[in-house]
Amino acid sequence: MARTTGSDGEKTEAAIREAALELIARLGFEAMSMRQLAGQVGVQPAALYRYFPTKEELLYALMCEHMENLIASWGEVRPATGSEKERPAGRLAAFVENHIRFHLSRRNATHVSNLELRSLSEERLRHILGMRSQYEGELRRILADGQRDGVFRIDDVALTAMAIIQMITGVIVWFRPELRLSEDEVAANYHTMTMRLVGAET
Amino acid sequence: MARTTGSDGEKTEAAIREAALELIARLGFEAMSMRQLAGQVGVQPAALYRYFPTKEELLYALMCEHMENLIASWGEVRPATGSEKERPAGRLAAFVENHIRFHLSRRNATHVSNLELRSLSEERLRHILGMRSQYEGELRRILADGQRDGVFRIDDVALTAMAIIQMITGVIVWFRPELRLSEDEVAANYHTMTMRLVGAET
DNA sequence: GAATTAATTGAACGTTCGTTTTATTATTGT
DNA sequence: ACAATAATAAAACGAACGTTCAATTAATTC
Repeated sequence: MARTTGSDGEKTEAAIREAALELIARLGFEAMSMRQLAGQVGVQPAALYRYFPTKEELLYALMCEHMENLIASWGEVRPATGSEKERPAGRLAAFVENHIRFHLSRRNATHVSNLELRSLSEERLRHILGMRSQYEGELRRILADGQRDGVFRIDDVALTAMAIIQMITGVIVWFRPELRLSEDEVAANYHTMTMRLVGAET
Repeated sequence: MARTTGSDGEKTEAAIREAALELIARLGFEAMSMRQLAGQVGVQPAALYRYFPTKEELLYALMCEHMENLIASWGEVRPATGSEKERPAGRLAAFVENHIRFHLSRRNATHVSNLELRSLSEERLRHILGMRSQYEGELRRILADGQRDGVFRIDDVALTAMAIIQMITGVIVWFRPELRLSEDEVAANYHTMTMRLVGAET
């Protein structure tokens, strides 16, 4: 056999990406074999190499897409200049809410992007970390502005930013959709904790 | 050649454990080969199997030791009943400080225990998660007591416990000894943030 | 409808993996 | 000194790995 009826490059690539996210999130990148991945997609191993030249490039592509989506997501909800919500407290609230919703809706991709950085070559790692730093810079800016305006009580902006990022990203470690708390409740709860953490008046 | 001069089982096992922690933390468990590990220890691959029957049992042993150490460490610093520090705020302070110092002094083991759970069999995973849950239960208890006494303002004890754990464990992700902040400063900073997070009066 | 291109199969390549087996030497106990 | 045991080396096992290559068929273009 060779080309199969109804086969379509775009659909196949999307199927590979989705299956890879699921398998890497569950088994880990090194533990997932290209044969397993092909099996999940319903294709022969060799077919994968039409879309991604190496296993590592596949991982890199997944991470790039995730980070680009994350940055774009924040770009869309970031409060407009001049709006009431432009002040630090409003921006921080928007940042936390977007972060939690984004990550809860992409658990697999988040696990991959957070846990498999070790499998990237030095150059690709730098690129991903650069995007991550850009995203975290948005939070640092918010914290610094709030500190300057006297609405936040923060000892160390960089340290606080890392603490908040760790805290709000950690939601995907324990949150299960079938649990007692809804996504809305979780987001509200993290928002409250974040505001207290930075000493904002409620 | 066979047995080498000065060879000693206890020393060899300790060397294997230490080298394994370093390699797994850097490369990941699946990416580390037994040959690499043997090379790092300065021994032939077959010698490893005198101490650990399989690669997975080695990982399991490392994780068990780490979790047991963590629980024992808290057991030693936990404020005695009847002391001034027995009240929730004092206990929480002790918990956070111990947690941060413990993890900063065992970065490799912490990375292994947090990132490689996927490589454990179901039964062993259950055991490790049981110990982790026991440890986290100590924090939940502190939070619940503080909530009951009205000294903490907490919406959801379980969620808050997870948020705090994620936040204070996350320190090992970014902290580097050569950075501008000392271990003491970092611990103090996290303590302040935690107290604000739970709405404790300062 | 023929030529071209896109998508995939099936088989294979060389390498590396975790692990086992057997032999050999150092150390310990008597 | 000699037996018993502990610690290791050396070599090998089959299996699985990422990847490549040639062949084959479906879809598209002209």
